[in-house]
Amino acid sequence: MTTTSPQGRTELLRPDGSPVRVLVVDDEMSITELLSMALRYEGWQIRSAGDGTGAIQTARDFRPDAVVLDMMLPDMDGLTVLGRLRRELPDVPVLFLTAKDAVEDRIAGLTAGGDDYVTKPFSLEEVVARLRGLIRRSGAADRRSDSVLVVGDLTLDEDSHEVSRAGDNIHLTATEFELLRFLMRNPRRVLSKAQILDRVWSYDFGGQANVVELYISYLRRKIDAGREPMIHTRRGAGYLIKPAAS
Amino acid sequence: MTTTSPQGRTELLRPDGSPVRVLVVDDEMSITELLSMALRYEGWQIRSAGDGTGAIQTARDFRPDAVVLDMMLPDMDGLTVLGRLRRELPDVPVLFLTAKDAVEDRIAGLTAGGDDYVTKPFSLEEVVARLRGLIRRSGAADRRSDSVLVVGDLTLDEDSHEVSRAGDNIHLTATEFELLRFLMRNPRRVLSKAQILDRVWSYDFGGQANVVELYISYLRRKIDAGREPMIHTRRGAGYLIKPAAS
DNA sequence: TGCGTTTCTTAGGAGATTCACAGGTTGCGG
DNA sequence: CCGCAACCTGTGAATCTCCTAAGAAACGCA
Repeated sequence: MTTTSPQGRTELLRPDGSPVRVLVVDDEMSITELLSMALRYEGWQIRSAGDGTGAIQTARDFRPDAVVLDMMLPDMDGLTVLGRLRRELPDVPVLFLTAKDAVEDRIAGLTAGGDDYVTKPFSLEEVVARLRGLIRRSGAADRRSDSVLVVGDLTLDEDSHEVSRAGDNIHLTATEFELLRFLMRNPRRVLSKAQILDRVWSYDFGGQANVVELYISYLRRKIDAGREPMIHTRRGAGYLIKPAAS
Repeated sequence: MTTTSPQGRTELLRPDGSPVRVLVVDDEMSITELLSMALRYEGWQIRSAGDGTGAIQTARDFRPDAVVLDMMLPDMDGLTVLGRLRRELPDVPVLFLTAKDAVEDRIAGLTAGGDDYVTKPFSLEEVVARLRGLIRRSGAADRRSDSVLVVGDLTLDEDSHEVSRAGDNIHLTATEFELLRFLMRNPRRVLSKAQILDRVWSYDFGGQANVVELYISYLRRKIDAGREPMIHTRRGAGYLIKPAAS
């Protein structure tokens, strides 16, 4: 089931109308904090754990609809945690967090069962999107909730990563795609450069804030080129996207 | 829930009808005083603390709906305070106060969870607006409260920063926008130049008092031009806005 | 490894915004 | 009707914000 808040944000809900429950497992407090904040903001109910033992225990009585699991935990191997989790919650989808250089194929094998993973350092947009996808496909939330964002004649498919405006297919790079997704998930709302940076770029990004301007410029070239503009600048405030009509 | 006071001000209330509670944390007494006064004027219940320890304690039994938190506290790091606050009050939104130059490094990730920040020196109007936004989106106040101010045929949307009169879109600069918001939040009420200066300009503004006249003039040109005027001068007292009809 | 793609930094410039200054206008008390 | 105080607004300069070109660095893939 989905519901639309007064602000226009679409929220995932379970079939019985209660909020989706997510368990976050990571030993770095700053990461669990960051993730908890971001996921709570999605309207989900969050519980976190700092090690494998805690994860199993929490899973037992929290009964989450999805788990975010760091593969590098202090007390036990990621695969062990996964196995025990599976014994508690056979069908719960898991989003793995792995270091960039971690063994790719081992993870790849794990995700065959419908799970997914992101590499550290991640962007919150990416984690949230992957998680939404997992929950949607697991059937914990209503199946009808679909993965296509639409603003005016602009369309973005979160599953296929296809973007089109007025029927024309548009190729976007990964970063452009995430930026556009963030904008489109908040149509008609001014988003500050800080918000965009926090959400779309990795949490360890230390660069210049004008990458946002740069990518907005790229997006405009691709989706607004020669058309009625949909991306607007609010000088001193941020950017927003809205249908070209109004 | 929102309710309209006899003066015509719209107040944010919690679902049970009690006033919104805000905790202000800053080590400079002058700042907490300034903020407390301004926020009480909004009809909110305010408690303040001068350091991290006090903040945690106060949060524990005051149970605020939002927190204003200076990132520079004498006894502990801002992020530490945040972490402990979150343990007490997992869902409470936080408005961070930061120095202008600290924005780049320290702010990373702060807005990710729906929190927000303003840089010192701030304008009260900005703090109040951000706080209202946070509270509105957190769901502590009734969701029906929306972000659109209406006075007569004049409309101001705090989310999209759009302003229109009788259907015509009007472009305002950041300062013009804040001034108009302040006027529209206090319709039919005379606001003195001093009040306006205190609210809309940063607390350290050292310029000439006639910037207010200047900006009122700008606003008139944009929203009253060729129409029934809505902005009126009360000689020797201040300015007020009201529907053109009456 | 090598090549095309993507990401990000730097830097210059265009234009918008803010504000001071100053001269003009209006309203009001005497 | 005068004069003063309060208010209005044109002008222009300093500043700030944003846009984008160009190129370096990192990445991904064959």
